[in-house]
Amino acid sequence: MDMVADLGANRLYRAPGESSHQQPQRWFNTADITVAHQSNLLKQLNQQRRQELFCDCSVLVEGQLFRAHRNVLFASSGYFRMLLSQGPDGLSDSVNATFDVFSPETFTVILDFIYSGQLDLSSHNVIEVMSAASYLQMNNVISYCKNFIKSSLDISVKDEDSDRCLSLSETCSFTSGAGEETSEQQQQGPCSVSPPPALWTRDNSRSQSGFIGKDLDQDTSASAMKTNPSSPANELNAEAEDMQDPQDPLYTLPGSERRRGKGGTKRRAPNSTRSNQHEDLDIQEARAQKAEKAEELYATLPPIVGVIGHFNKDSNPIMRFKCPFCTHTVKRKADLKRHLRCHTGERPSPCQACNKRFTRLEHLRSHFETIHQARKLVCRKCKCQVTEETGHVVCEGTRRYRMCTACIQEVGCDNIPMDSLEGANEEPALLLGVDGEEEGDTKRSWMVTDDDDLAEDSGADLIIQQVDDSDEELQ
DNA sequence: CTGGGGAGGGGGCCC
DNA sequence: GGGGCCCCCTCCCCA
Repeated sequence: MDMVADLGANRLYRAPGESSHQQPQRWFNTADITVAHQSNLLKQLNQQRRQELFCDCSVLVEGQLFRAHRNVLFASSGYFRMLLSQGPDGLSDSVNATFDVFSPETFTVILDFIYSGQLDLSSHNVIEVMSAASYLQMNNVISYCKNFIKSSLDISVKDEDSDRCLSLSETCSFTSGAGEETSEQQQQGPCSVSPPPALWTRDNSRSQSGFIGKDLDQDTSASAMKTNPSSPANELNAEAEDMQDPQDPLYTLPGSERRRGKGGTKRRAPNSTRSNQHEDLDIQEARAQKAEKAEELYATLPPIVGVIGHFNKDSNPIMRFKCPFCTHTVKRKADLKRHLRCHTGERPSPCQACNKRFTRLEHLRSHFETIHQARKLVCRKCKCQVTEETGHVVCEGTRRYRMCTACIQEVGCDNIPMDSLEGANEEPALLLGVDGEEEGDTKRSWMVTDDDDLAEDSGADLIIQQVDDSDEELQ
């Protein structure tokens, strides 16, 4: 039987005028036929998997056994590719893998995708599927999950409450799906995490499940997130950065402020026109909706965020909480919640002096004390220690810092508006009225502060406070 | 181009 | 669980 010519319904056609007796034979290989062939091949492989025919690989996910073909896994997942190529010689041996970082249901979705090109995503499983795909280094799945999340968060798109099933047959067929990742991509991401070798065993010797330990935690997640620009987390950040409203400080993502440069952020004048007020309302509305969507995202976090970490002295497993967006694990749920902000872009702590938002209250406090309160008792110019007697607070827009008397005289007293040092602790909320001041201005705009106003508002507590955005929007 | 310093962000951990 | 502190890292600006 001619295996090439006869593949079920997908036949290759001879060129016109060529009989079967003519040699050599030429075959028409149209795109349609190619696609049909690939589709059929995938179908055949899937059928073989379901019938456990020629399966040479066992994957154990939380106790549930999955049988698959090594070559298919190799072609579909960077994780499997790395491990299968890492392993010692002995291709005849059966290969086992054990996972405890995602559920059997999630792996079912992944495996079905590998063998069918159908990614069964829903709002309930997308996070965990993406997390698993990140772990398994399946760029295409991560990409689809991101798009799914993005579309779910996109306020311009009408809500699609019903779960969606992405048909990806055209993009994740055997050729594009498996071969989608170039060798370069494999090296660069999306997940630079090296698979824990201890996880893999051969000859049915099952590995320990406690592989998400300190090493993985610290060595991979942090470094991968911070140094690999194409790591899943960074991709997500980049994605979210695209999603964010440039005028929406709530969703300003980590580092984006700095990437724009100090003078890159133009604040809108507080004396906005009526149209600006409409814009403000729109922005607030959009922000509220985004916050709502973020809440929904939080709500859809998979329940399985607790994973077994390393073992303590008594060989008892220590639970850790895994970030659904990256490989980072933390000891406490609260820390995970804090960590998640770097993925969601949520910045619940705004500075009322400069409108800058921060992920944490302590960062806001630090910023406020440094930038707006001149708490540092050092001269900005000569860095010497200053006291209330030897220095003054200098105001530059909403910024305040201290200068020693000598430096002030050197610069020129007339050019610098000064506060008394007592005024340094005053409430700078009134400085919100400063129009268009930019921190990065090369041309300094020295602002004369009104001591009377300073005296009216006192107490930094009015500034440093956690603001509930939902309440803010209602105002 | 390079090094220092400031500002901001994130993780670990204690209270 | 939240707040806060400490530490480290990265980015950016500037001399």
